[in-house]
Amino acid sequence: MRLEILDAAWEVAGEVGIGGVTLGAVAARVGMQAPSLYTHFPSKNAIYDAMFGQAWARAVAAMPTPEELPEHPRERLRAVARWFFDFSVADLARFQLMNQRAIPDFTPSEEAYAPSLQCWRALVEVMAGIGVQDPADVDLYAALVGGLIDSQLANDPGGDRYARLLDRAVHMYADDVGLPATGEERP
Amino acid sequence: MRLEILDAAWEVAGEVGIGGVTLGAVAARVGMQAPSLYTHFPSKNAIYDAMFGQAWARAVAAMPTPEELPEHPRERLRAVARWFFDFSVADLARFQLMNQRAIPDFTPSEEAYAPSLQCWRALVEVMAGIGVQDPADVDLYAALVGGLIDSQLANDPGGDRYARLLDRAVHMYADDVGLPATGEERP
DNA sequence: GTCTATAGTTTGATAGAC
DNA sequence: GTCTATCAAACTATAGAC
Repeated sequence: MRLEILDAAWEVAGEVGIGGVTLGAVAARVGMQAPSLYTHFPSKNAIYDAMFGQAWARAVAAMPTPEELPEHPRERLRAVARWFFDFSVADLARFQLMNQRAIPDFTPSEEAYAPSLQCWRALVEVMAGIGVQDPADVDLYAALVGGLIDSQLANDPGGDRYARLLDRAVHMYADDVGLPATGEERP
Repeated sequence: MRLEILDAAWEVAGEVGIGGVTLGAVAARVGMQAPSLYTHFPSKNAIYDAMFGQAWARAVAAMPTPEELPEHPRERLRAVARWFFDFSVADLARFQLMNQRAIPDFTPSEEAYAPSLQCWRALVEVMAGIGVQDPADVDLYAALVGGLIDSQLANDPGGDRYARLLDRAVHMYADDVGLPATGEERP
């Protein structure tokens, strides 16, 4: 039942924006009255909290495993970037909840924040596996991909103006951190 | 009087977030009652619209002129990036209004949008002046800088975790588009 | 668990006196 | 131009019947 409510909440968020979600709209979508939601969630922010945790948990679940990723460092990097780009661009409301401070007075609980950290650690691990150890390098990579996602959502929603730049951005980054070019062996 | 109201609105936005601005809070700050604001603005969204235009107009006004920028292409690029980074990071609420879809049901009017276009055209001109002509190159540059700004505001507000990466990011980009190196090599 | 009823608040906006 | 008074609506949340 909690899951049905959350599904409804995502649908509402997709239509009116993450900040436009109201208990009435969510309840109506599951065939309830608004107060009935309080049987399942103690507050509206608790719903946001569950959504936040769910979003990052889904990211973790959908993230390609090391075995699924290409062997070559650049291809590996590119696959991770492409996956996160597609995942993020697929749902603006979700992206805003996950990565922007869209809801005033909402701070994710430690429990909901856990999968977010898990996702970050998985990224750090992948990058360490191809020789990118410096935390600053990981930060730059994440900011680069995040910037493309942001631009895509804000300036060309539904298009591919920035999606087309992703592969090139990854190569630019790979050159900078000194990853071997495709076809070359690792140093 | 309109300007005083807008100043107050920026103050409120700085404290409660751009989405948390209420007419009551704005009015109180200028020593008015909420309905009195309707003498100066026809609606709340009209205030947002004026703020949007004001924010971009200030960006245009604060943007360094071509004469103020360094001669060398890389330094020129770096100066522009640093300027926009500092300008954006200085005010989260302003950045959210300018660059994110933070207010549902708000779309900037054509008039308010004009200085935004002006700012973009100025960037295009600067980049054309150093030989970066391809629109895709400009998009990548803007997304790169924007990603660092976003990350700074979202993940390390008040810090410099991503500000420290800016110069390096510019060099990475400059290498990619083939700008000549400065006399001094980066580490 | 879900409902009705309702409290209590906040909000954007309007009308009309001064 | 500013005020008071007020509207109409929306919202979160609680209480208590069934």
